[in-house]
Amino acid sequence: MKEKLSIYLLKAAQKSGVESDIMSLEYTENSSNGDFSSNVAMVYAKKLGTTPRELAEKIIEVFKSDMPDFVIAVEVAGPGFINFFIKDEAFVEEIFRPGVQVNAKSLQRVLVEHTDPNTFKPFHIGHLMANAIGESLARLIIFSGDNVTKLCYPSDIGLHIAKSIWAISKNKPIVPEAGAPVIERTAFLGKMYAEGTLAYDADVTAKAEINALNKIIYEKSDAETNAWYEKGKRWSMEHFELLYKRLGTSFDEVFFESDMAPIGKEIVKNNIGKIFEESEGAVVFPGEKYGVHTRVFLNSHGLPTYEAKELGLNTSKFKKYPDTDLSIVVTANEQNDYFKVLVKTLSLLDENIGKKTMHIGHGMLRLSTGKMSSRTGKVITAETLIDEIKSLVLEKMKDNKEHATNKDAIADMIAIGAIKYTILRQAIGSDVIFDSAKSISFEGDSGPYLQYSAVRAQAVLAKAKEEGVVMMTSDNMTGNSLPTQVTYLEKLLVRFPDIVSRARSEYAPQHISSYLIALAGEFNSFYARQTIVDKNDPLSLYYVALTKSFFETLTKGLWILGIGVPEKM
RNA sequence: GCGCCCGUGGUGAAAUGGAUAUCACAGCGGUCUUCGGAACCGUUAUUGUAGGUUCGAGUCCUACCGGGCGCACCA
Repeated sequence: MKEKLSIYLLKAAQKSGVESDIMSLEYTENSSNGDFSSNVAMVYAKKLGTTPRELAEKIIEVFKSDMPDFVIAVEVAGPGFINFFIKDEAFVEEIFRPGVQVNAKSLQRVLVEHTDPNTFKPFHIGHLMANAIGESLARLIIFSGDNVTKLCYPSDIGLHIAKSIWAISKNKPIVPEAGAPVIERTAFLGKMYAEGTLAYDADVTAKAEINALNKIIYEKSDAETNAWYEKGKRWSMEHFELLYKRLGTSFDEVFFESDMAPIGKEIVKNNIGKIFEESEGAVVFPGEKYGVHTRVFLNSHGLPTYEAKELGLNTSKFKKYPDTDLSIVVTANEQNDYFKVLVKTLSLLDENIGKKTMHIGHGMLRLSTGKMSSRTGKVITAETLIDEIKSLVLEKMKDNKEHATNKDAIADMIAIGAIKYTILRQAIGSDVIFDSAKSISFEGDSGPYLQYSAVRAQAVLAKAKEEGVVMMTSDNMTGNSLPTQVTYLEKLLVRFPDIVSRARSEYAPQHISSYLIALAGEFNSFYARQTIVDKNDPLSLYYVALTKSFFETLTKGLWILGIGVPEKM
């Protein structure tokens, strides 16, 4: 509808002297301004030596001579807006007889890397945030029809591992039993990491030992160290898999940092004197020459830093997927400047890779009590948070008459929905301040509100089926089963594809969130004032069909956010 | 010190340079349970400061004030 109107408007504007190929056409926020509005007259009036209102009148006159049949009125308003009023039937048509999607764009290969947890370290609520955002971005792109490959880049080598293994070697008696649950084992690893970090910072002997151990790990030169390295990595990966499953996310491929290290090191070594240079025993990229920071790529022990490993990773991605059109890397925004350096080096190495690599920095999840740090052991793990909220959900489910059979799974779904929604309702670049589990809301602007709306809609549809109120379809739509006037609910439903496309192009899932909240709010109002299933009401068929359309749209939107839809709750 | 990002009701947030700045929480007042009240209806309250650009600024530019992050061998 919007697309079609836009074409007609463009034609009219061009005939009126406007030289442009794109027309801004917006949904209005206030229905008294019509259903669509354009500012084209205000933008071009000066250039054409006329006033906005005069130009608007002229465009409207041309537009009216060849007007799509779904437009009922066009008028000039305010400083020179052109407002379009759409026939009510057109919204009904659009909802129940959607036109063929005219999506001519070619399928693109998009890589999305996110979450990137560290083996030997706890998967904390910061990772939870990264995962919610990364998964949602990936789904947004999938939903728009592109071919997405989801990548994960676990950090499985580096000083943090050396610190953990060093501490383990000092604490052998408290190593968990072979049969201990994986969560217990990774908790042990996390504790060892904190202990190793503490020693590294406080004790010069320990520091020297850990640095030496780090080199041994890279070189795989000690059997006992190797064994611990493999064991710890396996525990961590098993734990991550459990979490991904619980969160409803998945990855198509995993690139390990340890595998990228030699590749990155090779690249750097081969380009010393060209891109990189030696300095104080290390190999650096002299970023200042290019307006970015100078950073170390190979440290003075000859080991590749994170920077070099990223170089290995990002070239490997393109080697594995040569047809990549866009490679997105999602990390915390504290790495924004650092990624500018990385992309610069990538461009110098291979222009194609540099051009197609895009970094998206997401905000930090920070505690009201200060920065979360796995170095000091001051972390809230993903499980702690999910379980805490889950117990609040179960508490709330207690006084619910509708008994779900699989209460536990539903509580899990609601808890995770609540967390994900809290993260995805705001711009992904800004921080989420986290007080306690109580700050995750179940009411109003929340995930459970959306889930509850979906549950309600399903209850209505079930009742309709039970009472034999047949579903209205596009074939049996007749005049007397349609309302004389549509509500804002119908108008919102029609917007969904445009909302998705905007969210996609801006990499902004929060547009989906706010749209769904508005949509669910409209549905709940409708539900409150209108008996939907009523055998004696000829309009009931229409109301039921509208409910179904709402449910389907809501389900799609929640899928993009990575939030599950329970049948009951 | 330099660079990047951010300041929106009491609180947390939204808003492709557009019209009367939207939503939720909290507060206050109502619906009284029909198809599930995790709901619905009403109400109070907001763009850090000072300039500038523009027909039009929360949004763009400049300065200031306040906050976050980054800036050589962690990832």
